[in-house]
Parts: sequence; C-alpha cells; structure tokens
Amino acid sequence: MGVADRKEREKEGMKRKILEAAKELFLDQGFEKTSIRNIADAIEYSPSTIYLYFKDKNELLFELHQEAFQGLIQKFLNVSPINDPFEQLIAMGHEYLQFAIENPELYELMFLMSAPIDALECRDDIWEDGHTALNMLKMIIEACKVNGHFKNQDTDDLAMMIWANVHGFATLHLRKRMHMFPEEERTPRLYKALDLMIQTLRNL
Amino acid sequence: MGVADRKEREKEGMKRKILEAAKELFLDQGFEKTSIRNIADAIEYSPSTIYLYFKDKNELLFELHQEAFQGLIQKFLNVSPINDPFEQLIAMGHEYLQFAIENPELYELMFLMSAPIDALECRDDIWEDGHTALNMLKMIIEACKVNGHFKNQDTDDLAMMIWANVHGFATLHLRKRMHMFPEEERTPRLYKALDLMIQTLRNL
DNA sequence: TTGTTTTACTGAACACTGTACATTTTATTT
DNA sequence: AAATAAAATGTACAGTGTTCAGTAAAACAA
Repeated sequence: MGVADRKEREKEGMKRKILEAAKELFLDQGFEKTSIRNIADAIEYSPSTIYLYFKDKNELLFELHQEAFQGLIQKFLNVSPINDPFEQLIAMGHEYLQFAIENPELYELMFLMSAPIDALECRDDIWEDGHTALNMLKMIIEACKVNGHFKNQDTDDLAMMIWANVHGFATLHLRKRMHMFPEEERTPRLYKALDLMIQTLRNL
Repeated sequence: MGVADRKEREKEGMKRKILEAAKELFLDQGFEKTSIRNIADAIEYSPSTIYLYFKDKNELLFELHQEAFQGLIQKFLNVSPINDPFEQLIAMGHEYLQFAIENPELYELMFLMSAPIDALECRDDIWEDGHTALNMLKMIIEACKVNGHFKNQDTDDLAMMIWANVHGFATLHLRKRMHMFPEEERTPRLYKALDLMIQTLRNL
C-alpha cells in the first residue's frame, strides 16, 4: 500500500523537522532554557503537535544523544589509516578532545547531562553506541599490547583510565573550571596536558 | 549600638536558616527541581522573604559553593601528616575521589553545574577557595620534584593533568556513565584506575 | 459521489516555576 | 503615643511541561 508508505515517510519527515529545530535550540541556548513552545514556534506548529511524535522533552534529547554518539564514532574512524597503534591512541585522544571542544552541547548531552539519563534508564539501547566507541578504544589498546606497550596491565583498567583522563580535560574546559589559566592559554594547555598524559603511558 | 548588632546577628541567622534549607533541598532533589517556594515552605516563610536576603536562586547556590570548597580543603588537610610527598599525592587523590563520591551533589555544585557559573562570572571571589585547593596540589607536586620525581616537567601541566584525571573519574561516576561495568564493580574499578594512574606517574 | 472512519492538528486549560512590587505587619526611635 | 524604619507578605505576571476535548482534513468503503 503506497499511501501507508508515504504516511510513514511524512511522519519520519516531521520527526526530523522537530529534531533539527530542537537540536538547533538546545545547542544554541541549552536544554533547560529551550521550551517546547520555542521548538513549536520554530517549526510553525502548535506545542501539542510535538507530543504526537515524541513522548516528552526528554525523548527529543534521547534521539539527539544517539546521533551525537554516532558523530563521535565517525571521528574515531579517522584514526584507522594510521599504522602504529600507539600513534592511533594519541590521535584518538585528540579526536575526542576536539569533538568535545567543537561540539560542547553535544558532548554535554552525551556525558554530562543527568536529566535524560534518569528519565531513560529503563531503555537498554541508550548505551549501544557508547559501547561501540569504548570498544574502539579497547581494540587500539590491545593492538598497543601486541606492540609491546602496557605490559601486564588490564585492558579495561587502561581504557577506563585513559577515557576518564580525556573526559576530565573535556569537562574542565566545557564547564569553565580552568579559571587559573588566562583565557587564551586554556585550549593549548589542554592539549599539552593530554600529550603529557599519553607520553606518560608510552613506557608503561 | 547594641540593637544594630543584634539585627546583624538575626539577619545572619536568617541567612543560615535559608541556606540550610536550600542545601538540604538541593542535595535531596537537585537544584532545578527545588523551587523558591519549596525552600520558603521548609522554613515557614513566604517566598518573597528569601529575596530580601538573597538576590536570586543562583545566589543561594553560590554561598553553598563556597562552603563546599572549604569542605574539600579540609579533606586535603588530612594528607599533611604523611611524610613522603608522593604518598601524600596518592592520599590526596583518594581524598578527592572520596569527597566526590560521598558528596555527589556538593561536587556537582563545585565542578559540574553550569547555571551558577554563568550567572556569577562577574564576581572575582568565586574561585578563591578553588585556587587554594589547587595550590595545595601544586605544593605537593613541587615537594615530589625535590624528591626526584617528575624530572623536567612543568608543575602547572602536571597539576592540570592529575586534576583532570581525578575529576574525570569523579564525573564519570557521578553522572552514571559507567554502564559498561556492573553496578558493584564501579567504585572499586574507579579506585583501581586511579591507582594505576598514579603509579604511572611514579617513574616519570 | 456519498458517508464513515482514521489521522493530524490545535486551543484552552492545569499545575507548576522564578521574580517584582504594593501593601500590611512588626519593631525601633523620637 | 506618634512617627519612622524594617521586615514580611499576598498578589500578580509571564513563563514552563503536559494533557485533552474538540476540529479539520485526508483516506477509505459504499
């Protein structure tokens, strides 16, 4: 039945329209300060219409959350042409930090927001892409081990430590907790400290 | 004039009363979900009264922010009896992580909340205690250097790296982004990864 | 082409929120 | 006791997320 198909497409189109508007507004003025009414205004529909396509405001965030993780995974794929796994690791760290700095609100949505997590804890598919990203890190760590790095260290612990470190850099920066350094020094210092961390790992 | 003094004390008493109620509610149900009306109800005053003592909801948070940092500094003082500076560093990392785990909402308020920071960026005394805490870390790093650690490394970079790492652990945990590990493994793994990080630094 | 059913959408309403301000109550000073 | 100053309040405004009865339009069956 062709009609049902078209309806399906239209429904999908509407969802996208809402999501794009929500994304722009969330990224522009933050989640809390964006109201359903704002989104409705942007797409020229009534507020209630949004509730026909999404359960509530959190669900909008959830969908964007999914897309954000897929964006990070895309960035991670940039490191695959590199041959030496340790160099891959370094590049991955930079890709991660760059993603966080260039997409602050997306990063916030992925790793900092607590609102949606509480609301969507029941769903078991939230972390699918998160796991994929983490596995990419773990595989590179394993490859490093083959090359003689990280002797007698547990891969999970290493992954956790590296991830936490990069995440720490990202959040300190995003949440503007680097007041001890003058404005223009912050980003360079971020990368410098990241490099220091990775070099520290080199002879582990 | 004794009357003025008493008035001053009463005013201070009222401020404390409001702050204690706000603290309990913020820590209990979060900042966003606590309304001025909730706080007013708790102390049995009208909502408007709160505005006579604090500029707005953010200011309540700011005052608590100050107190929280002083709490962390107190924990840091626990390491001073330790003789070896590197052991001090290890203990400091544990104190920090423990503080974050035991006072999740205070930690959130210190390092994760973005609302108050934006609103209070003008004030230059927000980060006074923050700097004190950071300086305690830096002094220990300097002491480690005297003992032969961290050869040819910049103290600021080291401080930044260590802090970011511990902060990363803390936020991953607090924001429930450790879904890859089963519930009961999370906290132990946190400390294990922290130890791994610090041991990595030992021979730097 | 009708009439009927399904779908898409909306406006008004509810119960909240932070905050401002005129008004009233209480305390202090003259 | 009257005048003044301080403290607390009730009310109001403009905003929020969300629900739901009702309407308009499209799809289907006759």
